[in-house]
Amino acid sequence: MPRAGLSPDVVTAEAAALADEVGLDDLTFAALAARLGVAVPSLYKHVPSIAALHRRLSVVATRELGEALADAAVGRAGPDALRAVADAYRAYAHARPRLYPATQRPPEEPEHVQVADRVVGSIFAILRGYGIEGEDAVDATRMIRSALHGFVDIERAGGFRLARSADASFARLVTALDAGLRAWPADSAKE
Amino acid sequence: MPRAGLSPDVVTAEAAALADEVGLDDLTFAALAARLGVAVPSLYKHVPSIAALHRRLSVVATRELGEALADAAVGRAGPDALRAVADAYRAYAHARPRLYPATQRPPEEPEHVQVADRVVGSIFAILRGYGIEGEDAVDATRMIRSALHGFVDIERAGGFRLARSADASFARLVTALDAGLRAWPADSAKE
DNA sequence: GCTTTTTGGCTAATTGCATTAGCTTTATGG
DNA sequence: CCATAAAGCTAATGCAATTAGCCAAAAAGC
Repeated sequence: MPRAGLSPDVVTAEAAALADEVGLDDLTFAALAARLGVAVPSLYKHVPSIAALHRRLSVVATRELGEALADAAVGRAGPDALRAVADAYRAYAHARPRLYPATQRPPEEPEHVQVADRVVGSIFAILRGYGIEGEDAVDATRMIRSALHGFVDIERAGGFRLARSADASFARLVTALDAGLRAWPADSAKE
Repeated sequence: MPRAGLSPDVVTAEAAALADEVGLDDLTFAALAARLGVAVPSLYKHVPSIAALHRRLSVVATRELGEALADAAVGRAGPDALRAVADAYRAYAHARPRLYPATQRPPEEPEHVQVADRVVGSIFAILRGYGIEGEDAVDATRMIRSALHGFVDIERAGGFRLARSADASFARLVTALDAGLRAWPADSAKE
């Protein structure tokens, strides 16, 4: 029986492609094995369980998102960077809508932590252009992440049901984020 | 064999309670039947499939969220309403963190559309206090929904990893939303 | 190059879940 | 009270995830 040339990365990449078609919920070892041309139990030589596969997919998706954001931020600062990063965030969710949810799994092992930090880091870096730092920067980063994730998640799920361009709404959201960051109180609120 | 007194609503309520314990992904007919004291196939007399059960759970969760928001908005307007509704939104997600994701399923049948519209309506109503209407109101509603959903979704999933109070971050986010709504351009941007 | 070890295929088997078919009993309606 | 409908049940089916163990291919060592 000649080797099929599989490896954890090969299996994961094919799983990601399959997830793009059927979604993370309907990703099965049976379908994956069929695509790779091996028997189902053979997959366990490369990935210890379906749960482990999902964890690997989260690392892959989060890395891709992080790279997209980092690329978008290159050579940009302040409002320009905000818009570019926001657009890149949404573009990624559009490119892989069924894989995108995997970016939301909390990281556990070092590699996942690293790629997740890169995503947050790209957003955090925008704030330098707004002069926001310290705890304010944490709050502001969380706000940006919330707005971006919230928007693409609802959009991706078909939650925007009114006849109003989502592109337009997104542009307005980014504009409002920009305004909010410009107007961020200079003194840390001690609420 | 005396009747167990089940009905679609009874089954759904028990499923919601079970989902609160194990999450939507690990909700099984086997576990549900055990809790209700019947055999698994008996559940099919009341709910046609596990998928249908998930749809019902979405209606339940969305209704609950809608009621919480409507209650919070009573007797309030403008910034006060915004803060109250935002707090109610997050409180609901905290009360039923494992059921909350069910609120994000796009509605299909009339009842689900109705309860989903109620959620959106409570947010939409806040905007009257800010003098925002028409397409601007759609954009603004989407922004608020994105920020609230995004925040609680990331929080719920453990995505806020830095040692900074999520309560504080949320308060800042609501403050920024308020500022963004106050500063909403009076003229519809034709971007 | 040959031998040994490791790795990666496979089949068979197990467990659990979702669902269907059909029988029996309970509750409801006339 | 009788007939009908509804709601229980068991048995069966198909599928998914996983384990055990065998065999062959590839890698490692001499």
